[in-house]
Formats: sequence, C-alpha cells, structure tokens
Amino acid sequence: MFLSKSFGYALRGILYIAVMQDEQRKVQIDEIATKLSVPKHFLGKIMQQIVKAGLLKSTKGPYGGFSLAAETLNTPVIQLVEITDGMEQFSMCVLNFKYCNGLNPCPLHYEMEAARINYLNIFSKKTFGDLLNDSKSGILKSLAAN
Amino acid sequence: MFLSKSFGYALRGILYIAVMQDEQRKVQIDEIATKLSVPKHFLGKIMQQIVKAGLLKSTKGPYGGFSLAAETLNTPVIQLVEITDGMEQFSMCVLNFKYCNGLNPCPLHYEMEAARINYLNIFSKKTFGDLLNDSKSGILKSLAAN
DNA sequence: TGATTAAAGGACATTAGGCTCTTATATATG
DNA sequence: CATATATAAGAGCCTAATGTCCTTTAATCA
Repeated sequence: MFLSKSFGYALRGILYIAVMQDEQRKVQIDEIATKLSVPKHFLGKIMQQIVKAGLLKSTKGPYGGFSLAAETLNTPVIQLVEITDGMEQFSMCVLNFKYCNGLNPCPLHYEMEAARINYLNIFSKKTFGDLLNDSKSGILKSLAAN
Repeated sequence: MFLSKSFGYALRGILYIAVMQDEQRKVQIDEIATKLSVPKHFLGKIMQQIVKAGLLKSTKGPYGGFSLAAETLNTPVIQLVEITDGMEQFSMCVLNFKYCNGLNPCPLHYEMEAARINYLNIFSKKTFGDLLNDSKSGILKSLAAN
C-alpha cells in the first residue's frame, strides 16, 4: 500500500473527534481507540505528532482530551499525509533512481508522474470537512467498520 | 512509496537482460548486480520468483544465466507487480477498513478508486517491450543510474 | 495540598521487508 | 568421472514500521 497504517488511524481519529466533540466535550484517546478498534497507545503517539503539527489541540487532566484546531475542517488532507508519511513518496522514483527527472527519466518516469499528480490532487483538494460532508449519514459506522 | 524495492530491482534486471542478451549469451546475476548497483543475493531471490512465474528462463552451469521467456516483451508490467508486490494494494482500503466498497464506502473510497484504476491502467497497458522502446537511446545509462 | 484523570514521553517487543552468507545442486567440459 | 562454474535454496542478520508498557507531567477538583 502507499499510505501507512498511521495515516489511516490518524484520519479515522480526526474524523471521529470532529463528529463527537462539542463546546464542552473533548474526546479521550481511550474512547477513540475502543470505538474504532485501533491500538490505543500507538494511536496516542500519532495524535501527539498531530497536536505538534497543529491540527489537533489537547489538554491533560480531568475533562481533558483532544479537539480539533480552529482551521482543521478547512485543511486539505494532504497535510495529514505529510505528518504521518512525508512527501518524499511523491517525488521518489519507482525504480529507486536517485536522479530521475524529466531530463534523465527512468523508463516509467512520465507514467508515474501522471499517477502521482493524480493522487496528490485528491489529497490536496479534499479537506477534512469535505470528507465529513461526503459521508454525512453513515460516518460513524463507516469509521468503526473493520 | 507505491512499489517495493524488489519491484524496482526486478524491472531493472529484466530490462538489462533484454538489452544484453543475444542468441548465444545469457546474462549472469553477478553482472546484473554489478552494473545496476543492486544487492546481488537479494536480486537472486527475486529472479528466482520471476523464473517460477515464467517471465524469465534460467540455466545453471557454465554459460548459464538468465534470459527472457519468449513472450516477456509483450507482457504487461502489471504481471511483475503481481509477482513482487501482489495485487492486494489495488483493492485495499486506505483507511484499513476490511469491508470498504461501493455499498459501504469509507470517506475516501470513490476518490481512491478512481486513482487506483488510473494507476492500474498504466501497468496493465505498458509492456516490457514498450518500456524498452520508449527509452531507446539512453536505456543502459538510465538503468544504471542511481 | 493531595487525589484523580488524561496526555506526553521513554523504553522496549514484535513483525515484515530488505539484505548477506553459506551450503546444496545442476551442468558443461576436459 | 571429476572439476569448475553458476544457479537454487535456506538460515540468519539489520532496519524501520508497528504495537505495548510503564513512568512522568499537567490539569482539575475536592
């Protein structure tokens, strides 16, 4: 696959928080992990990264937990790919050539470039908010399903 | 990355053989590994798989080595993807849902499906022969470059 | 202030892919 | 047949991703 498990867990986590949070309520890692059947401690680490990157806020102590940052719903999903997987994959050559580009292309260079741009576009245009709206009704069932 | 290192090594190896072999001459693993700067023993394992799958022929002993099977140049590259990486990646959900499909889609299902088909098409249409022709002149330099 | 709660962080276990090395085993040729 | 050559096959190592555990830090409330 071309995205890590971390990415999948993180996206599901973020969308779950988006659905469940309200003014008073923050969402705890325990709840997310249980509801989404995701390894709790591992998810915790990933959430930390995302907090550092600014897409989530977190507070400790009673009634603490995670919530979305103000702009997160308007943020393209590519930012999460960047956090969990990095952007290298979108420029790396399939054949593992260090120097593969338009001037010095590998035998699959142009084909792959097209496919990569295609993928990149998906993640650059879709925001977290879009994903929520697209699957309004069944979102919770969808996130939990596995 | 989208594809394993094994795939990259294997494709480069196959194309190298295509260029270097002739009626009498088979190409040895040692030569391929040296010229392409690829780990020799690891490449050996991958070549084995490819022989089993029928895209290459191998003979042991003096003047032995690898050569292309009769139909290999007319074979789409997807067959190599299948051998080295498997086809699962084309049906697996990005979010790691076991059951993600048109009826029960994850929030990225339709977008990813379109991109995957696009990607699949690249490898299903291009044959090894096409790749050779596309990069006629600089093919050897191209394969070695890394 | 002390007890409780939840995230942060360090340290370690597990697994899979990538890679190396050694020992068979098959073949051609003298 | 014996020997040299070259692939086949299998055991084992290394590293990075994944996953677990335990301690520390911070926030809240009694």
